[in-house]
Amino acid sequence: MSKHAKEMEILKEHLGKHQLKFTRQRELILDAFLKQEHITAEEMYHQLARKDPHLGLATIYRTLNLFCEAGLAQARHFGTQTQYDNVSHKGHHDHLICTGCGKIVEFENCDIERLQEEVASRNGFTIQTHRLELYGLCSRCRH
Amino acid sequence: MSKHAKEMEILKEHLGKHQLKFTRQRELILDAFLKQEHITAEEMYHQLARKDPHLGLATIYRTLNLFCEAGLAQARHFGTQTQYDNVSHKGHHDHLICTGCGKIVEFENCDIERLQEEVASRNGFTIQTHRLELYGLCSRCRH
DNA sequence: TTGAAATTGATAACCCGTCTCAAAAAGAAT
DNA sequence: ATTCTTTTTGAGACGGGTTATCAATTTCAA
Repeated sequence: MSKHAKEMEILKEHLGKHQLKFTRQRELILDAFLKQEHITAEEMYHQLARKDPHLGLATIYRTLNLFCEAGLAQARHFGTQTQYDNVSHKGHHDHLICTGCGKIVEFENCDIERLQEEVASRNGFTIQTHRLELYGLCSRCRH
Repeated sequence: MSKHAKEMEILKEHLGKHQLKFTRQRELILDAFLKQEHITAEEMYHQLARKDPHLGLATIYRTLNLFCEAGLAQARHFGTQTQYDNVSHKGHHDHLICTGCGKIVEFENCDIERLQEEVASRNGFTIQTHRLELYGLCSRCRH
């Protein structure tokens, strides 16, 4: 039995609800995906290149998008590529980024997160994750 | 004299520092850019199609990227396109993004912005701009 | 005015991601 | 197990957005 039983169950439930089929490829890709915090389709393609049923790039894209619909993954456009984030992975933090020297300070703020939930539910959304980046000048660069 | 004198000055300073030249095209593009809150290269291309020195799409891309380096713009990858945000524009808005169907809802929340300021000043930062994206499922995709 | 260096515009090239379609696999009903 | 319908797969074609190429033009310092 896989160590990703819970997520596998979520996937199977989603498949059942949408007349989709459980395949060896989807199982393989989910296993590989859940080992990462985030990954691109291209990276996963190389990672799984030598697995038993050979996985086509199209299948990887399709499957990662399927995971997004099932709520297991989250697509994030980063530079030119799309990052697929593992939603089950917690420990999220936000960033203060100095535009002068590039310094990055991590922070967490519960009040902000609570307000985010409010905004989301007011719009009918259920938040899976978020990205908050504050850009500015640190005390040193301001002078 | 242009009404965007301050930004024009920032641009000229950046150009000077990097041995770049001030051209009619850069001036035109900056003027058009500053009138918007955010814009894509393609949109700007159509907007400026009939201006006096005809502007090539490549020039628009190059110039908007230049503005990013000068700190006047901020690139944001949105779906397949890149949005160039006007950093000087206040009343910044944030985004709720559905990971299922890609729907995007814009919102503004002063309380969140105030808390951001607090976090920043506690860390000695002066915020220039920020990016807040909430990812989740909209009401339709949740079912 | 001159000349070196940067810029421009047209378009080719590029990259990422999606679409197409015939062959294979899944899964329900025999 | 066998059949049959439906979905999935993989290879490659395709498409949209962005960047690279390069000859002609413009900038600007000397």
